[in-house]
Amino acid sequence: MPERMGFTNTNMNVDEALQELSRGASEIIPLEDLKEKLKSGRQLTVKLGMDPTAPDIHLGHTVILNKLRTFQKLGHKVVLIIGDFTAAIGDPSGKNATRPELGREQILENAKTYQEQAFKILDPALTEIRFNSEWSDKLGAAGTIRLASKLTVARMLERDDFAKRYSQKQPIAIHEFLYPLFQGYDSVAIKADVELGGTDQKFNLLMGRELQKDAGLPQQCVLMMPLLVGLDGVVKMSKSKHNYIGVTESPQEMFGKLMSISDELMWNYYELLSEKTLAEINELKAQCSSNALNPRDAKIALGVEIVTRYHGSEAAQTAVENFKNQFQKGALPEDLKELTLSAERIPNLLKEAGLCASTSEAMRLMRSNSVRCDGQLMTDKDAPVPKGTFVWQVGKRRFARITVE
RNA sequence: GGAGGGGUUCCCGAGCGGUCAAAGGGAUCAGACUGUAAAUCUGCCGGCUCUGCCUUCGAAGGUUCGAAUCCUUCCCCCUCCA
Repeated sequence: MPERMGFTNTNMNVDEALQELSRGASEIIPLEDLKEKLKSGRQLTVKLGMDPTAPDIHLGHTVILNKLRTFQKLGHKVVLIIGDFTAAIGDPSGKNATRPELGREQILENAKTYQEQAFKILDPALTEIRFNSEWSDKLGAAGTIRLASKLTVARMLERDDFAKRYSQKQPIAIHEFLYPLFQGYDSVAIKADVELGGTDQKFNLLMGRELQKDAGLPQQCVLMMPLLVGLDGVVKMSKSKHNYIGVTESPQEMFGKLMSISDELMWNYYELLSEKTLAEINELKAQCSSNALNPRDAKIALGVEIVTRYHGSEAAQTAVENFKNQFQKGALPEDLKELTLSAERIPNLLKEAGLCASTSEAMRLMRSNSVRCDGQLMTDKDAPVPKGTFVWQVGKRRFARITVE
């Protein structure tokens, strides 16, 4: 078999590999083709594109990164494409087409951060990083026109986002049509065998197949992973929606956020994030519905698993202990902010300490019995600020130990 | 190029000369209940030196004692015709 260099084939046979790769995937197009590719024994080139705009990797991204990792475990090569060229367009998936223009430096920095975070999951030895300006810049206007001629407007409007926006009379800029084309062209440039993406990327992923065919290349397979829903349980996890858990967040933070998700959502997270088998997960589910297990404890187990993955088991255990102390026994949080401030009035103190966004908010919260100083309710906005060191608390989650001079 | 519709506070959306910091819904936040779950109920929901003051209704001007509401110009979006 040719091209076996660096290809650390395990004893796993093709069917087992395929099964492993299919786990959790929402769709593989075409499945047969992937099987053939695996059978060839060749080291496959697996592509993932990323935007250099948001360098904060969260659990939503890890669903796909974990899958890439599986490919690597089977000896395949991952090519991460930093979309420095396409960033100028902005992925139309979001409603807001307007994005700040990124400078070269900013892009490189974001790429570096992305890389650091992605390597918490990926194996650097089997990962190659490429920037798509490398080949897209060369296309020039003529090449772009040639590329644009590959697709009709009607076809483009079939894309879900466009169809939706068009029917809702939302604006669509012409350049947004170019995004899928350039993304697809990346697949031609690196001769991708497989491309991964979320289900919302279907159109773009398939574009790669079409353009490869047009270029006389073997077509890539497309593997789509379901989108992880954010903490709110409604829309997909994303930085802009503030409903995410970043992989670099502290163990305490991560654990706390996982505990705050709804029970229903927990099962979704189990399926997409946990390494437990489907059978094990179903068993847990059954135990919860028969009251043999408190769903809360199933959630703790999930939290421990995830925190362990990014911070180690010791940190995870500490996170659980702290959590229990704080919320089940009412103790103070471990990572209490310590500040020394001087303020004339309580609302100003709270604002200065970052416990409230504004003095107006502070006053409102005081009025609604949400502010405590050393456990004592503070409701009078005009009361003098107690001198000395006290633990101030706003709501259940915001704490600070403030020394007032 | 022509005709029509539209841009309101985080989002949707009412208001169309004073009683408007602006109805209603959603989100967030907080209180009760809890498992920092869900559901439910309640409150809050621009800022400040807070019984008052300041800034906001695409932008800039203007009319008026007084404008989110009227006029002018400009910017942006949508639909139809070409």
